[in-house]
Amino acid sequence: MAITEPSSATETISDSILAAALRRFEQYGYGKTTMAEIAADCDMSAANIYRYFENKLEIGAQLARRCLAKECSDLAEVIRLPGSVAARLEAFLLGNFRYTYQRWSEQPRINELVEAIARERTDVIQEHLRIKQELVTQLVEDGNRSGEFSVIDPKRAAEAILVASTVFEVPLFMHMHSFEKFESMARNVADLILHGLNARPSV
Amino acid sequence: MAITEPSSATETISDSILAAALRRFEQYGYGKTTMAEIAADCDMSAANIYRYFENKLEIGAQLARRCLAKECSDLAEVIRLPGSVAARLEAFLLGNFRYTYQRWSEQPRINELVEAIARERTDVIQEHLRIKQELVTQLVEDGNRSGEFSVIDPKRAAEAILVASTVFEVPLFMHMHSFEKFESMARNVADLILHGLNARPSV
DNA sequence: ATAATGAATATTGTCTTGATTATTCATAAT
DNA sequence: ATTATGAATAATCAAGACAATATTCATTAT
Repeated sequence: MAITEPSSATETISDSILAAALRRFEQYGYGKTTMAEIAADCDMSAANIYRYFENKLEIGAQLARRCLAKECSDLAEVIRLPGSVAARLEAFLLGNFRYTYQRWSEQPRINELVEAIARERTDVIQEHLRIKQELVTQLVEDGNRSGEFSVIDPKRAAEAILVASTVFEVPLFMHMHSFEKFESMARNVADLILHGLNARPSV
Repeated sequence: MAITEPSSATETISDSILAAALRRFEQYGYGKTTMAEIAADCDMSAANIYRYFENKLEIGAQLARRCLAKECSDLAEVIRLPGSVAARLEAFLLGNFRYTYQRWSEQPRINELVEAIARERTDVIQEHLRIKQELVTQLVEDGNRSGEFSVIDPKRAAEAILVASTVFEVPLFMHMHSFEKFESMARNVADLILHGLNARPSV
């Protein structure tokens, strides 16, 4: 019994498979949903899915990619908001953390999916980090242009910033502190990154 | 058949149990060694061990504590070496990483032990982090005194520094990069922490 | 040709059961 | 009293059997 609406002319079959898979993954989790169920939701046989996707993991990977891409585009908006570059970098770090925390606490199924993919499809995560790093690089270059920063090697700095943000990006750590504690830590790390240890009170 | 030397007058029974356990854990791993084996190495019954330790996990916890304490005391030496405070902070961060990497790559059994304890005895790790944070706090205060730094809240800064060092402290991440790559990342993070984004060439 | 399927095969997960091991305790040795 | 033990119990682990599921493929439908 199909759950999907009759596919509109523009919706490709791959898309309807992805949509069905996402609904299942969200509700029952990646591990618990079967190819047969996804297929049934699309009124097709399980075998037919393999004409559109290499395997189940690939379906998961594509959905995880979408999810992570959404995060990146949201963060890209955040860093375009008005304000000093410093403020935007802090907003980026906070936003980055909030995404991790909320996915962990409010979307456990999606989080499970992303973690499963992270384990078996390193490339997806690496690509995601690469894009984040590009965002930070741009931000640092902005800061150089505006005179707020004077960073010699923005790419290297961006990499270091992301490395220093690891706790805020890995769901595994989310159980260690409360949301508020993490937020405060993220603010402190942002401050450290911005001013280094030569900081004066930023008022 | 006892493996231990006849215990010297000063060696307490608890110590000989810990020593025997350590030998076993190093060679066969925490999971694979049995209380009976440890007991046999000490010429006693398994039951008797429980007169000295609450359970197997507690033995593991005490050994892990020793191991982590050694790390901290080594790091404490590192930050007492001659040189600028900045250089000593970088040395701390590099040493901190090297400890993690080497335990992971060269002492897999010990690493297994520490990870098992980390999972079930959070307190041991938290205490370890607390001590590390004290070390960093002292270093930052040194920097304030010498005029190299001007940090308003050294404790907060030290916490942020450790948070930013998470990748270098968690064995889980060690497979992601080569030793050299990690070292270079640690140097960059140290640089970021020291100078912030307002850095001028440090030469 | 292209799309799709049912049946066959391979992989993975679950459950059961016996065995190993951790832990306790009543008792003995010092 | 203190130290230690063997035997009893409880918890955990590992091997195997079985079932569920992923994946392939020969064949059919369009």
